[in-house]
Amino acid sequence: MAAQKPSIPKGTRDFGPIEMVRRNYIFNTVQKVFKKYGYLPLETPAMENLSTLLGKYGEEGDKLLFRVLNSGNFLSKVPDEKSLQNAPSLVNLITEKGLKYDLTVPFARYVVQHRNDITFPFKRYQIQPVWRADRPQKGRYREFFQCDVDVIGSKSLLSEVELIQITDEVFSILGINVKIKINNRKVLAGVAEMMGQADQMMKITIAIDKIDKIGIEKVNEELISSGIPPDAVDKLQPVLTFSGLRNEKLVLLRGLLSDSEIGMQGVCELEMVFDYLSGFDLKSEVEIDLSLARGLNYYTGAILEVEALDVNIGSICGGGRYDDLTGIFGLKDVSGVGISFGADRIYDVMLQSDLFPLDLAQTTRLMFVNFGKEEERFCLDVLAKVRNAGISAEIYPDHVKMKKQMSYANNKNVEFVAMVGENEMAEGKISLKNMESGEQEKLSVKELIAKLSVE
RNA sequence: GUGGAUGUAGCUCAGUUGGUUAGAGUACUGGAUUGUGGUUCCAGGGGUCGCCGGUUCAAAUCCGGUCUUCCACCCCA
Repeated sequence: MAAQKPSIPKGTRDFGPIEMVRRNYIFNTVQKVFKKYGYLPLETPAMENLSTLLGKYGEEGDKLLFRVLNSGNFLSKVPDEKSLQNAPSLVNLITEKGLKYDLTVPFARYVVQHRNDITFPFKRYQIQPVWRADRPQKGRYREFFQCDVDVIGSKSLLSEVELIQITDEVFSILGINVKIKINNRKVLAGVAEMMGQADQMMKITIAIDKIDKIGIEKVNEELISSGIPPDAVDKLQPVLTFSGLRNEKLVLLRGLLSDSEIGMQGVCELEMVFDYLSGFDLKSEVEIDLSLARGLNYYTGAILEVEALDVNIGSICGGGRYDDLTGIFGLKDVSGVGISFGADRIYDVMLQSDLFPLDLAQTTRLMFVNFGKEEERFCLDVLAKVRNAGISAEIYPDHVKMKKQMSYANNKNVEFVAMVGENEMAEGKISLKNMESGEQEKLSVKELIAKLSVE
């Protein structure tokens, strides 16, 4: 039988030791910050029922769900031959589970399902993989990790402010230069209302979003050709040329949206968030960006997105407020807000900008060369003492050529190599070699531990 | 889902208008060096040329299909 070529599914990746060490550095960093702000961990299953997932991410999102084929005789629910010809409806008959698409919707499901055990406001973080049947490309994978922080059960804008602080703190620890972009769905709704096109909010937002790419004129053309009346498009122009300092923007918006109740509400929210933020010393720039739309259609208030300034990879973090996500599952009037850090893109950014600390690569600090059975016994005893002193150490498991043992230590970035042969055993000492400088000295066990403990 | 590129040794890549037994660097193994790695020198193993089919006396090379990876759009982390 011919050996099959080993492979993994499209858009998925293996993470080797170096990658894992680096990924864990990211996970540990965000986790530490999340904890510091009072968030608690949560995990939900890889699979959810499709009824939980469908309809929450818009039409596009539904298409990108990975569906899990029913077990057993999955065709038993298919009524007749004819149904087999219609793929879209067939798929609903033979699948009832799907891989989770994000962490927020399963979180909302969890909150509703366990509402009696939860004290609100509920602050949780969640670091897990999610799956999307997207076509992979740069910074886009079919399996990727999100690090979510959400607070649910409070309408306070303090939560938005806290999330911005968290974001700022995480990226400043990681050393990534970012711009935090903020917008508000209510402002966008107000803009649509001001144009007299309240029901076309999404269409208008998407068009505004393209302004950097295709320019103001094309945006206008696109709007008119999609059925927005020209006079309404005229009213949009001040929004399209929107620029200036934060306060100027807010004044401008105030004037523009004065007739829209919901719009004014959005502006007030933005102002309050900035008012709170003015008391903090943030490292990152926080900017109002009206072109920020965000596709997930459950957002209702503030929306946030973080862009890396030094690497072009799309957003590395995003989120917002959702007023009624739990309502779909039967728990009304519970507002939540959260953000999601895209671990994989953060990894890519840090790799490109060379931001990972160098000492991450190090594992074993001390390796004992194996000289044979008797020496092994002697070393094992020392090894235990060294390990108990909190120093990560190992012994080469086989008595093979020294050259091989030394290259093993070299490739593994081991800091020191201990050599114990007949002479050393007789003296009760250990020859310690510094792999970087090449220096060598004879030490007692006590001196050895002392030397390695200082550094 | 739409459009464009790509695939040769574990990895990075050469390979002429189709023409002997498909190469290099690196990694690996052994030796120079039986108690010293990262430098050097020598030798060695390792390839269904992504897969299937077609054209041809002859295909890594030309044609068709298919898959993979990458890039852009869409969308997003």
